[in-house]
Amino acid sequence: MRNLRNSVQLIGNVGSAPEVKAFDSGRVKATCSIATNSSYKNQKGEKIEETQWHNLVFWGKLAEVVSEYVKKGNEIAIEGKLIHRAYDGPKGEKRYITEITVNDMMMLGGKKR
Amino acid sequence: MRNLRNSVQLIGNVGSAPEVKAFDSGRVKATCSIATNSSYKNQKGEKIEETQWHNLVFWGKLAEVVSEYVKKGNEIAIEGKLIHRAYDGPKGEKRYITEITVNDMMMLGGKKR
Amino acid sequence: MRNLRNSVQLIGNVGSAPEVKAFDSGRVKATCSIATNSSYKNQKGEKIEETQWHNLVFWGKLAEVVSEYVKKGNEIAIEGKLIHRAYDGPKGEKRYITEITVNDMMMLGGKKR
Amino acid sequence: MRNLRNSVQLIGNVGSAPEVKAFDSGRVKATCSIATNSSYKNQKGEKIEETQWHNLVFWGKLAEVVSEYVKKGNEIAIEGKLIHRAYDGPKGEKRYITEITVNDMMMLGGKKR
DNA sequence: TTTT
DNA sequence: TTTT
Repeated sequence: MRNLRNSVQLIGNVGSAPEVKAFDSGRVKATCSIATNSSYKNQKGEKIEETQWHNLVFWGKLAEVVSEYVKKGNEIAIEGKLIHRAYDGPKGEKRYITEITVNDMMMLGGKKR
Repeated sequence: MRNLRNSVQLIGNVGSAPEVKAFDSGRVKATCSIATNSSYKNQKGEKIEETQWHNLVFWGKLAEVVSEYVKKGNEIAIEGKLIHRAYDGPKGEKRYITEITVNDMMMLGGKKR
Repeated sequence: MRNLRNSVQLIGNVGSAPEVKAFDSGRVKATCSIATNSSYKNQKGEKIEETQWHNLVFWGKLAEVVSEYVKKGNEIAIEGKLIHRAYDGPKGEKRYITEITVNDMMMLGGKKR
Repeated sequence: MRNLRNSVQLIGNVGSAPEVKAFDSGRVKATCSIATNSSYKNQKGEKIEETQWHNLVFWGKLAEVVSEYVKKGNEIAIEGKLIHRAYDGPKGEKRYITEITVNDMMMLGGKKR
């Protein structure tokens, strides 16, 4: 039932080469960020460009695909789950991060890319 | 084109009464948080309950509907846009928040609730 | 990759009790239709109610859940894949049907229903 | 509320040049079909390619964009509403068609296409 | 801070 | 054939 309760879809460009980490358990994790661009007109009629950066996390088979094929600048589409979590910073303070655990990924634009 | 590039759908329960703010411009903003619940079995076979809390922001007509009808505990479905933004904390430090600007909202379960 | 290429989400009311069929292979199939209602104002300013009926198909575990819990009139949310297929009518003519093969289903409105 | 009750997302390739029709009222309609491809392994382990063809309908500004930029073979992403309707065939018989009324469209793959 |  |  996960998909219906918490689902995110993004189409955007990858900000840098994915980081890949293999755990002792054999599990593989890949992370990258993706920019989604939109534009709108403000009250003065000026066109405003707005970019949002999102943190993506891929696991298992999908992480392997990402580590092999996804390059900086590629346009991709993803579907995932929105996660907010806390972790301890270097000085012991609480830090918060929002990530999308990706369930599905497509590379867009055909083989040229 | 916004919808296809950045879209979130959530179904969950409202954590507390919405906060409503009317601006001098006449624009109305409502905010609330919603919990999405899921459960999974861990490697030991134990059932783990996991709750994610999300910040929702409603504007205009939708904010008015929310302020009038949405109560603590209600189950709602929303579609919106995932936004990450920075603001200055009380000590001048940068703080970060993730919000969903809601485009569409439905109250679930009929009038009984 | 299926989910990103072809995905439908519906929220609506079940039109009649699901039909369940168990195959010799042990596989279970359940079908039902659901109505999605919307309203809009026409050019004369009259409120027009519009109902769309959709054919849903559930397989396996999900079909069992549907056959046990889903009743006529229930409000459900589904995510699935849009399928168009042809079959032979009683006079040998080609007939066409559109169905949604459901991947995920939620019953809305709590146990009260 | 339309979007949450009835929403379809497709990513696929356009099957032929869009057909465009301008009505006396000034309203513009464009239609095309789009193929979504998926593959799966059957019980014998053979890879099966499956293509679904969907009918898309665009109105107004979006129809104009489609008529100008969308060509046969282009990869596009759309979000829309699933509609089933009846019309009279040439012999007065009832015919049924399923269409997606598109709310949002993106051309994928950059300007190269 | 919700709900089942 | 549903629901509000």
